[in-house]
Amino acid sequence: MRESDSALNPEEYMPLREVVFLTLRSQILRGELKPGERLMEISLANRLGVSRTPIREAIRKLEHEGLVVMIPRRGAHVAEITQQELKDVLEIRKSLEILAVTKICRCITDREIGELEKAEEIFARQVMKKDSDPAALGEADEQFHEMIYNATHNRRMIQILNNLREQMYRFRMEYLKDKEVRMKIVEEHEAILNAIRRRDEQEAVRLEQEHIDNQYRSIMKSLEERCAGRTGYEQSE
Amino acid sequence: MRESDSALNPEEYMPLREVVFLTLRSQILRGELKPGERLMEISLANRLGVSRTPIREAIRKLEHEGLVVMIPRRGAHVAEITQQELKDVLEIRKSLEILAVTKICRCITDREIGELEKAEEIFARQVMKKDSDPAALGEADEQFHEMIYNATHNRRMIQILNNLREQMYRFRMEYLKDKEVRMKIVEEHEAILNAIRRRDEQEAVRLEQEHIDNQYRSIMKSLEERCAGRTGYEQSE
DNA sequence: TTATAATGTATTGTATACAAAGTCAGCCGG
DNA sequence: CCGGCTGACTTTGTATACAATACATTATAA
Repeated sequence: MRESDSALNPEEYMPLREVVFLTLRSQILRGELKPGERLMEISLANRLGVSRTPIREAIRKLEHEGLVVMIPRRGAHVAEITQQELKDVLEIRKSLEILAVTKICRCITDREIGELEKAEEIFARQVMKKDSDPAALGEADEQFHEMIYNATHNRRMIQILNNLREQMYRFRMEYLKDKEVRMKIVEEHEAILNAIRRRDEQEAVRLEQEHIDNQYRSIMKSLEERCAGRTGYEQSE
Repeated sequence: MRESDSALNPEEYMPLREVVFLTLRSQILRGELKPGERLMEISLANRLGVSRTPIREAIRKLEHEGLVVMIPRRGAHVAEITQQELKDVLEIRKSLEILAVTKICRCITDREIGELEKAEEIFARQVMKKDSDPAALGEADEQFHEMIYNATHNRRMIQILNNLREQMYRFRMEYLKDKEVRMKIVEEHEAILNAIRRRDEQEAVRLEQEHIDNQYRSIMKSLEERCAGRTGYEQSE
């Protein structure tokens, strides 16, 4: 049964709960499991070929990530996300990313700048590709930001920021489709990178702020478009 | 077996995992379970009179809270916390509490200010009491800050800030013993409250910043005192 | 005496069984 | 025709059994 796992871990040991967790998480973020959809233990267990135990433990983790909501004795369902919550998340992210960028300008090493440049380059190349997979694009974007987070050397900040970004992955696919948006992101990344390279705190902060504000607008726009067709994200419960 | 639970929930239903989670969490924060101590499922299950299943699920939650560290196939142990991590946590808290205070100055209602005053008064009275229980004192302090968080109406921020504060509860008991420190905290709370009342953003932010910086110093002082006697918090793993 | 191998025990990882509660459809009475 | 009740079915909550791994101890050989 260990052999039939969706090929995820080539070498090292990973508990089933972790595999299940990553699988479900990915499915939620990719929209394969839709907001509000019920997560039933037995059917998940059958589908993934494991018993209920690892499923339950994975759900506990998803619950804490905020991707799943539990109602006692009534089971788990994929968390809905309201516009207000999105706004809340971005408000916090703005504050923390500013902190990160400020910190980085003071203490980033040349080696780390090199890595950042590399990540940015990969992202830019992905954008330029004609028919780039939105998932790959998203991952490249993720990499760039993760590099910034890592350079702070504040593990908890890294963890919190990753979690906050994660909340938005479900929408990223949508607005990353727009060619103009993607180009703009590349520009912004480069500008931020430049400011960091020059250790220009003020400018880096300003740009980062703008970057988040733009992201907010992009998401809201794509949300409105989606809502125009069909509602489903505007009420919390 | 449900009846023998450490009387926690008088009325509403709560899954065992939640009871176990709260119990263990409290024991970690109070220092009854010491950093580095192993958490063995069977002995915990026996001690709390439940089976391993709810214990395991509670541990998953503690793991995500950062109070417990898991090593696959080798079990869970209470998280150590290094000086660096404490610094990291406070760095984030400073940034977010500043955001909270700023936000509050703009949108707090008179009613909420009233509640904040009440919470502050309760805390001040606790401090003045001759032999006040440090736990009660800590809780009153917690209440005051939670009021501030709540006034932001940003649920995720409330959750994150509570979690970050939680990380420090293990040390709070120590430094709250010092009468001078406690008096100073009351003063600072009142000053912050006043600034908020006047909607003076700049001043409120400045005071909040100072409040956190002082907290940092207090904790570091009490940590150094502790380390002078016996080491145990300075290495990460 | 020391290093290494073997073996037994303790502990976690996973699966399954049983209990309790919730949901829903169909039936009966008003 | 509508509303409440009953009972089967679903689903979660909890306990336990079994498997696999890691750790410690002891014995054996160099």
